[in-house]
Amino acid sequence: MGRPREYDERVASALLEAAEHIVDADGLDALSVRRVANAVEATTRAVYSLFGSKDGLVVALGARAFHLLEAALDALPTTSDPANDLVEAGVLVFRRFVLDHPALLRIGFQHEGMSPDLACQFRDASDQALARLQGRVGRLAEGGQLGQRSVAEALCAFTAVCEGLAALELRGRMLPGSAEALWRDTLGALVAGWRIT
Amino acid sequence: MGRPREYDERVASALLEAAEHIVDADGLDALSVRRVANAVEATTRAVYSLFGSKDGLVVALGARAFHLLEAALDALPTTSDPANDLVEAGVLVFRRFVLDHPALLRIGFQHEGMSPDLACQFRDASDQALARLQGRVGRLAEGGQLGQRSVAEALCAFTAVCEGLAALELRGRMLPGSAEALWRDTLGALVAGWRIT
DNA sequence: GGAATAATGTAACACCGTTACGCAAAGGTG
DNA sequence: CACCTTTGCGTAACGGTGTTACATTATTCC
Repeated sequence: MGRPREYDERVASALLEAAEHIVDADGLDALSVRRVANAVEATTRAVYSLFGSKDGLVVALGARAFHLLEAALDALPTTSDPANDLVEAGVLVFRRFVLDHPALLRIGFQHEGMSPDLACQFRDASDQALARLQGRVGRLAEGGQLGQRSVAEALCAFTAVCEGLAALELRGRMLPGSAEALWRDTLGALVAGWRIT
Repeated sequence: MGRPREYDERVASALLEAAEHIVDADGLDALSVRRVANAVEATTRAVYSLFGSKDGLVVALGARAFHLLEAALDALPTTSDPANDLVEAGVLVFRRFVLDHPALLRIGFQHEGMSPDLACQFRDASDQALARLQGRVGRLAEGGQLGQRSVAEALCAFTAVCEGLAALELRGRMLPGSAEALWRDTLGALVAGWRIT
């Protein structure tokens, strides 16, 4: 009953895509409800009907970040070398994600312009993506390559290093040609350091 | 000649302190020219006379971050163990700085709510602080503990790991009691991994 | 054909950063 | 002392923001 919905999930994903594009191009400050609505030829009502508020749209962007990561991790095959598998998850999945979606790193990981309780709203998506990485760290633990560390501790450290490398590269603080090598070298040194305790 | 200045550098540092406090308490979005001016019983003119714009005030906060880091690095003594000296620079200087001044990490390092050209305005301060760290990495290189890596590459990796650990801890993603241990373990594993190439 | 219901478009509100304008307070000059 | 110049300060306005109350539209049920 009532007036039929005009703004469906197709409009929602169009708004998300437009929002990500705006943040990539002009920064998060340039993301306004009016602008993202105009970008898809809709009114601001579309945003408020689909996401409730500007914060709701930002939360959806954060969740999107982890859904993309989860899918990419599932698509990356594993080998008989768990140490290298973990490093490649960082280089081929996380680094590629960051380069393709810098705005989603700033929103989903750095929580830019977000209150802590807002970030909690996509924590489930974050935990699911982290579970994929945890699997790879667990295989390292099974091989006795984690020393006295727990899987949780190693996972925490690995994600921290990935995020730090991502932040540096996005700020242009790596030599352009050797960025991938620095990722591989740094993650490799970390897991090598784990092996010898 | 002309009317004497009423807003001197004492007001400037009071504004900076108030601004940092506002960002710590309510986030960067809550930082407005009117609010920071009211916090020190001044008008918005004070901010525009001393810093030119809100961006100018944010740039001054970013520079302050690196000045504090530089002073703290100079104050930390070195021992005969360059590997441990570097790890302690991360744990006792960078981690303490981040816990004491979370707003300055978000501004000076993560460049939150900032255009790239704005961030360039405190790059000199950043480079000077980085030079202190470079000295410690250089002592590691002299001891042959860097493998084939250059000092610049190792410095880049070290700062990335510190920044990633800081981001995780500020988001409350570390177990409260074992955060310092995780910093020390992760930075230690990194330099240990460097040693064995 | 109304009546009820739900979604949409619009206009207003309070806030923001910024700036043009008028005023205030000093020194130089007669 | 009176006047002018110069400089800094306070205020009010402008266009922008997120949000919401209200009127309008479009559907289904009776």
